[in-house]
Amino acid sequence: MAMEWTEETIARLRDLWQQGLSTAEIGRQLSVTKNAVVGKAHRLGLKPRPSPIRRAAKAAPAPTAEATVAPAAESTPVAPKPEVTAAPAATAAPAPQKASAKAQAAPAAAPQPKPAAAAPVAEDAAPEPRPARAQPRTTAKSALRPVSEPRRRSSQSCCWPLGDPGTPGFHFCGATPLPGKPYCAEHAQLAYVKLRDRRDNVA
DNA sequence: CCCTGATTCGC
DNA sequence: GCGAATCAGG
Repeated sequence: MAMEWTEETIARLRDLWQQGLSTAEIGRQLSVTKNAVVGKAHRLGLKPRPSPIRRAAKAAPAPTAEATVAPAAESTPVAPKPEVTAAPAATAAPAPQKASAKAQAAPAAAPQPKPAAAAPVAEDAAPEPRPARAQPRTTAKSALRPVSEPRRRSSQSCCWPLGDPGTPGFHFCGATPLPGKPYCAEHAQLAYVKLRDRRDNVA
């Protein structure tokens, strides 16, 4: 049977995707494969994320010679070469990456709502926007910028995970989130906790 | 080898 | 619509 993409799951997918998590990471949290994530993301229409590759089209789509005409190829003889370095993650997403062992992502480990447990933020400030279960790997190649993320309002429902991702009872809070936040007021408190205070405030 | 996302195509 | 298989780049 195929995965039941409920409003909830889809909302989560959208959110995680928007947060810049890798497809595999999202898949782990959603208990699906990265393929499923990618596939669904495609069908959902979202997908403008930096891709490592740009697959050369195998089947040549009947190249009609008409398109060969270069429009206004007079002013600029050479294109600025924009490349595929869009990398929106650098501007808005924390860009989590590099996990030594995926084994650590075991459901029994820390998928529980203990998000703040791994928040790598300076104490006393800078909320970590995501209840990352385990310390998200960070290649350190991309410095995260907690600030400047005006676009894209958060989901319409609180994305706080309840239960173990992958277990039947797993679900998301679903309450109305704070403006600009992926979590409701209640869970935002847990998500955006100061390091010095987040000893064991996780129920 | 690991990772990443993209596309195809049988279901 | 779904996602494994496959592809392709880093």
